[in-house]
Amino acid sequence: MENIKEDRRIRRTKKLLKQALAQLMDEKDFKDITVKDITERADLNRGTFYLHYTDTYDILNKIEDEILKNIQNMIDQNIEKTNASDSVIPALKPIAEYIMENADICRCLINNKASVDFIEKFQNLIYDNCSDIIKRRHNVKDSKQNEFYLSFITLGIIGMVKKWLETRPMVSAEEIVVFVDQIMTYSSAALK
Amino acid sequence: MENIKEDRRIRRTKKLLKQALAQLMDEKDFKDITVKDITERADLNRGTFYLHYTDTYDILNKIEDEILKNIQNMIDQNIEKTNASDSVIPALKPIAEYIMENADICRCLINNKASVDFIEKFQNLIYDNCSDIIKRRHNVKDSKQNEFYLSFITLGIIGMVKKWLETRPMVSAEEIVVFVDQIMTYSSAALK
DNA sequence: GTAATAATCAACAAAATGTTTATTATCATT
DNA sequence: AATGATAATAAACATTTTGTTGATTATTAC
Repeated sequence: MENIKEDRRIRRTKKLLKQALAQLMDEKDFKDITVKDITERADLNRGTFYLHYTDTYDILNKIEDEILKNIQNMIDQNIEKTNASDSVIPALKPIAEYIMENADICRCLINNKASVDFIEKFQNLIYDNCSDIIKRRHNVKDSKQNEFYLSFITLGIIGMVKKWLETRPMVSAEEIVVFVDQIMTYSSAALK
Repeated sequence: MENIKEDRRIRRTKKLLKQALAQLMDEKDFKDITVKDITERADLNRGTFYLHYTDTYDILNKIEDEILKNIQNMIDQNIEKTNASDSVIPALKPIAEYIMENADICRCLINNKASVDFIEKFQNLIYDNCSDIIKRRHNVKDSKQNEFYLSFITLGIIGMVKKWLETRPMVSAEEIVVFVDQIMTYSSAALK
């Protein structure tokens, strides 16, 4: 899958560039961030950026994908637990915990005015991991209704996560997951 | 509020620029669209663009705001009807109809990878117009739960609208609104 | 018909983009 | 420690985009 191990210099450079971008995104709109901004902040040559990324949107996407890959791994590690249970809580809890641990960068990405990509990818991740459970729980007749329901639920959850990331001090992962489960359970009654 | 009436030349220019942008957004990512692209497509001088907008993000925002202003007007015109009823259907139906009529541009804005602004603004609009009704229907105790619930619902609705805009042929406005109402009604039980 | 002003054209400086070449620094490996 | 591979640098470059300017033409409202 991935190259046995990247050269230490490459790891260092990519890390510095990503850190620099994350910093800058806290300071201004993504659209106003240039390659020069990033490399200056990272204290690297501008040309070095182009050795690893094509443009600012490319590095942003890589950051997003990394976060989502980590979340997917969390889920995969708990897949047995999830299948054993009939609740979505075991599936959602590790995600919530990971988001809690990486709240700063997640808040940054979810609020980022540059791209709906992250939200869309996140929604797809939730869909891919929850739709089976939901479908199993409610043997839905009308597939059209089911599709709308899943779109509603999956983006709705992101709405909650977004609100959650704004709470100070942050509501616990446990608490938010229980509430997500509640709201999913009740709203699914609309399918009957 | 607005200047009695804009010069006909200005109206024409703005319209051409907006049309050109809408066309281009169907063809490529917003981030790759330049001022030159827009003015060339509109067959106008590049300098003319800067007489009306500061940059590509500015004109995009203006288009978004116009759509949302129209939706808000639809709602305001039916405010009495909405207050009389205790359902959200009268509030949502004119919105759904307007979206249906302007499906192309709405699909463009809601899927636009350049900006989460539209979705955020749209969510706020739904919130502003529905939160009172929801709060009235369910006298919620825990305000924290209530906030999460509203974030869930308002973005969830947008998820459905997004899915709805992808249906071919498009599901009727009537149908989608009834389903939104259903799902809102049932999911609100999670607040009890 | 006239005064006001929008749009055009051409030119411009400044900034950002993306690429290239030669050079230096660091790496993994033995 | 020495070595071959390669990442990062520095400097330069053409190209594109950005905003702005001033003079001119065309259209508008009245």
